Amino acid sequence: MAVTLKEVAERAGVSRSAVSRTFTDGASVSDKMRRKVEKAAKELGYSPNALASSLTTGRTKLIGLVSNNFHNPIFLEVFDLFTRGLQDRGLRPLLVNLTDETDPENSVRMLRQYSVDGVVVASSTLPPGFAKAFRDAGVPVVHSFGRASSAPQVHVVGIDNVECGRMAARELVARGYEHVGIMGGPEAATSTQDRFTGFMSELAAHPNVKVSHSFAEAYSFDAGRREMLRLLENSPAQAYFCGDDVLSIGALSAIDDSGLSCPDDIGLIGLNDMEMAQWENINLTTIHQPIQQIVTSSIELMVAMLDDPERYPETRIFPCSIVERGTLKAEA
Amino acid sequence: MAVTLKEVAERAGVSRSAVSRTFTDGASVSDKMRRKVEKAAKELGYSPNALASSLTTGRTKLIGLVSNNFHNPIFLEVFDLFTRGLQDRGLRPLLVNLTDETDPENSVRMLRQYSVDGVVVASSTLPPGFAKAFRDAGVPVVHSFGRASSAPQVHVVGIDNVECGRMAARELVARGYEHVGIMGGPEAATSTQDRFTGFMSELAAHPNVKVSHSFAEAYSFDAGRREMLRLLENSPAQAYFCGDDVLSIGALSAIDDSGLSCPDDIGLIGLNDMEMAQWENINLTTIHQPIQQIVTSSIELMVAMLDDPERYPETRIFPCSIVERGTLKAEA
DNA sequence: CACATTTTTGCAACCGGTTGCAAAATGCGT
DNA sequence: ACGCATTTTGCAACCGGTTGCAAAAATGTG
Repeated sequence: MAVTLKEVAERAGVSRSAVSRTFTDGASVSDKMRRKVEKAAKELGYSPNALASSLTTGRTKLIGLVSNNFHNPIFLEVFDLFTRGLQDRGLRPLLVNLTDETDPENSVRMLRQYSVDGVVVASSTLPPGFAKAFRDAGVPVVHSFGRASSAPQVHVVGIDNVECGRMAARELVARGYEHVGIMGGPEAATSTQDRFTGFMSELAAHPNVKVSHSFAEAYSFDAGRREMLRLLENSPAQAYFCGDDVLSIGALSAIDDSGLSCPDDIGLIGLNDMEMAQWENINLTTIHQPIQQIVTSSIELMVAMLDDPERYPETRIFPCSIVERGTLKAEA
Repeated sequence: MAVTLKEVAERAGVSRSAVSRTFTDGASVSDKMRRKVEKAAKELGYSPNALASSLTTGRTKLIGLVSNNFHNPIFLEVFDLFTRGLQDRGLRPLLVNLTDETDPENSVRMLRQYSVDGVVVASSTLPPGFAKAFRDAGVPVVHSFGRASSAPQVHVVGIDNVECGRMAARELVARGYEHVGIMGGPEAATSTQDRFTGFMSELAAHPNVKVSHSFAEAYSFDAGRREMLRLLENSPAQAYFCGDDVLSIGALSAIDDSGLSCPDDIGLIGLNDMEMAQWENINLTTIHQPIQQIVTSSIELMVAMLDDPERYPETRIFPCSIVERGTLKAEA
């Protein structure tokens, strides 16, 4: 069905190499030759088979885009940015859905079978070892939204979740809350653990502020709502740092339904600054995560690694900032 | 770097064909041979190069997953279902982001360069001609969430948007509203056009009910909010059928902010039944679109086409149903 | 115009697999 | 043990490209 190099060569009356060369830039071809070949190619509707050429060049321009976050709306934006960013650089995202996968082995094998040039792991919940499995298989890896580390085994691009925890704690203290809580995401997620650590460490410096903590079962509306309903049952804190915006919105709904009001009765601060957080009927105070920069930087790093696979692993952390909206009481 | 067939063959002391055969099922290999080969393969950590084999077999197991809906949360679920469904069948989604692309040509060429076995166009806004461009290039294609047609040029799986429009109209009439409106999505989208057609045609049978219509600029919260604010400025209808749930939620926020209440002052009915629609602080009455079935059926159809590329184009329409929540007044 | 230098071109081998075909090995019946 | 049918195996060509090398053509120099 498809037109091949050979057919174009025959039609143009030249060698196969000549055709190949007109389609690889940097190769030596005379103008006359190029015109002849391009004419024949156009007439036949030829375009080179990327996979066949990958066999000899060793590059497929395929990038594995691996994630397990298919339920957090913020990741739709992440996918949007990644796919467009990769496309713009002539790279093709091969999407791998890791939901329910705990073992990297299968995906590693599969992505190697397809000779991907690199892998982007886009997940805030997968352990660092997951990304490392790809590196050990000899594939350039960038872990986006991964856990920051001072001695990274693979490239990591993201935010400092510990610092975010601290920032949230500082903000609640500054607002004059005297009993605060963290309602974390799933306890197994690295992002949850780090935010928790930061939150608690900051509050250790404020012994006069009472702290409580609990964890929701998932980064989801329902989990946030359920957990907040449970918390409201006996002596809740005055304000909560929620694991992320989706959880916050669930919590908000629980608060509303309990006849309480936010921020009058209970304050909330989220994390991510997803689009919905600014919707007028939500209006969530939250910590902004610079998604666009993280994605852009991840792609840059990936491109750099394609040139130099031995590049030394690097951690790139982007600062977050608080976006004040309507779910915390005014400064004390 | 990667281990090749040849190395395994040498190590096992057999021919290259023998190795190839142990990794292609249905091939004739003795048990003794298979064991020898598998041992050598395991020792070397060999796994076959899917792209090299595609050269001779003509199948890559790559499926282009093409969409331009990267801003509607419902599509995160669509991507989740597609990627998992394809993976489960040993197929690999190559994601193509068509945002801002109006011409199918580039994507067609790119997907042919990668020899995809098939293409799924997942979009409710792309015109039928887009999917047809892939078919014309000789690639099996399924248009999911596409426009239903009695004489389809390509396989279409989705819902009957005209009927959804009628259904919404019937519901509003049954509830006793005497002035109703449709606040459609972007006018250029086929789904908008069809829903509009259905809505108006049903109301033509009810001359005593006053109808008005308008269109939002996008399927987004902001567009819905803006449009509703505009509508509220002078004599709005008593109830609106909104182009989709995201628009509805935007409209809801506009209504709240205007000091009006839903459903007491203005009724709303959406379309999609996205997860958020059931959140307690939204609680949107809407038309449920059976996404899971659409995706499953699309994948089935795709798999069937891989076996028989000449399969006659087919339209598969799944019924929608109204999910009653809290944004319409009780039945008259 | 002859000669040296540079550019362009084609040949042939190769990338990592698959597969038709014929030869070798095995199984079966007696 | 034999002949015959059936499996199993290896050879070699092929899939659709790329690329090192040397020959051919074009260009420059005196």
